[in-house]
Amino acid sequence: MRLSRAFLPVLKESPADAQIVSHKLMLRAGLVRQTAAGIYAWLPLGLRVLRKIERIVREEQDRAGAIEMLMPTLQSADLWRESGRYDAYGPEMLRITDRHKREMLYGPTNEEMLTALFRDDVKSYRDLPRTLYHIQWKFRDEVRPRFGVMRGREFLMKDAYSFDLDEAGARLSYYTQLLAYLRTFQRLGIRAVPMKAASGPIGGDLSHEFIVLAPTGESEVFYDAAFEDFDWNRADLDYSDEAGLHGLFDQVSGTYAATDETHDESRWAQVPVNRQRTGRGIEVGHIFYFGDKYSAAMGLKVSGRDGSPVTPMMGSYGVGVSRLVGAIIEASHDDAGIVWPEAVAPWRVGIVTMRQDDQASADVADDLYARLTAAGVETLYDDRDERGGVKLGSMDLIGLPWQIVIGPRGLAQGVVELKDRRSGEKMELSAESALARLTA
RNA sequence: CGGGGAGUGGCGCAGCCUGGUAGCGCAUCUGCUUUGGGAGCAGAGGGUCGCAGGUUCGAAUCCUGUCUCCCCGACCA
Repeated sequence: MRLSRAFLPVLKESPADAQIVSHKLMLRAGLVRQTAAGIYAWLPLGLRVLRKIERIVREEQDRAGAIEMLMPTLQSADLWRESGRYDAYGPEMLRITDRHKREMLYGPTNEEMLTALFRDDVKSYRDLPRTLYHIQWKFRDEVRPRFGVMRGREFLMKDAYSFDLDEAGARLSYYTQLLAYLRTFQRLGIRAVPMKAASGPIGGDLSHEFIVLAPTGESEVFYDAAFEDFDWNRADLDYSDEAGLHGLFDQVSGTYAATDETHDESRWAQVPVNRQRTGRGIEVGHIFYFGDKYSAAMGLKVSGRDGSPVTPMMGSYGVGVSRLVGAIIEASHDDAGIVWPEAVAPWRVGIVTMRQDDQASADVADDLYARLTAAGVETLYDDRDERGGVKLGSMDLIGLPWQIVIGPRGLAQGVVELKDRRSGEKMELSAESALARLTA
């Protein structure tokens, strides 16, 4: 992308409405614009990041055997009356009446809808287990939206739902998603620690929140540093390996991690002091098992092996995709701006010409841009006729992992500058070497 | 939902108390000079002062109502 043709508005000052760093940076770097309280338009840069996250989430869901579909944002109130949640949900649910006076709602989640869909078409134990998911916009009419996209009213969420014949099967589905989540967050380049959540409606040990560590997090967290060393992508862990999945769950359960809500001082005291980590965190995912809560209420039954009706046991698994954009920035930024992990960066490389009016600089930049792009390296080329300092400032703000700075001074020596945004490390090397490094 | 605050050009703000028809910085546009970390000078464009009523010769300013946004708390992916 040539910046001279992009829609990438960058602000020098933060709008007064933004309080926390990710919100300020998202506005300044041109990721989003607020259009109403807790509702945002995603500008091109923000959308690229959102899509990157979405793709990783999708790939890991697919790898874990979940099946993608897409359910609508609008739902009928009758569906929610079946589960009893239409009245229970309260004012957080955005209720809408259509022209025929039918009561509708903008979905805050999809348990009812998928349970109904499943009920209508699945009749046999042979069709279980299944885990289905979609990535869709949701709406929760928060009384007080804040923190930009991290606590918006409209948000993009991946939500998966598992259906199993019995609790043992449901546990395995849960473990599978647990692993998928650990892998997803690892790939996103952030540290998200699974924490046992306050027991949900069913209770038991099957509910975890995934918390990204960031100083501005909403809740206080305590965890064993061992979590920092686990490699969830290790080769010996496979979704088809039941014993391995049980082992994974035991490993996660056996390593201390809790939010202030579930913190247990006596168990905490057993964590070696040198491994005790405390901080603040942002919830970016939540998984839980809820048994037959919806299947029973909504009459979902399949024929069991012996012909008798069986009520499937369910779980649901959410990832706050749009919230992750903010959470990642909270966890990864510096005074100059955003520092994107490579996996989610809107572009991998940014090319800056210090003097676009210098023909030699422009030629080298044009050539590098063309060759990087041809090699499949996503590149943003700041070819604007702006002062070098302005362009470098924008590039730092936008936070692409690599910057190539090209100017007459360096070219006189036959070099360009390659800068690592995260470390700030700069090296001077030939344009060819820079290209080789970035396409290696 | 309780408590607090704010709506003035794209962004950040002043003006309001003490009514007299709108100003500053940044950004934008033009010209000249500049050019390796957010340039300088000169000039220009851009605002029904959230909206609706009221008071007044006259309202950004005073009064009433209303909408919106933000902060603290309770609540939440």
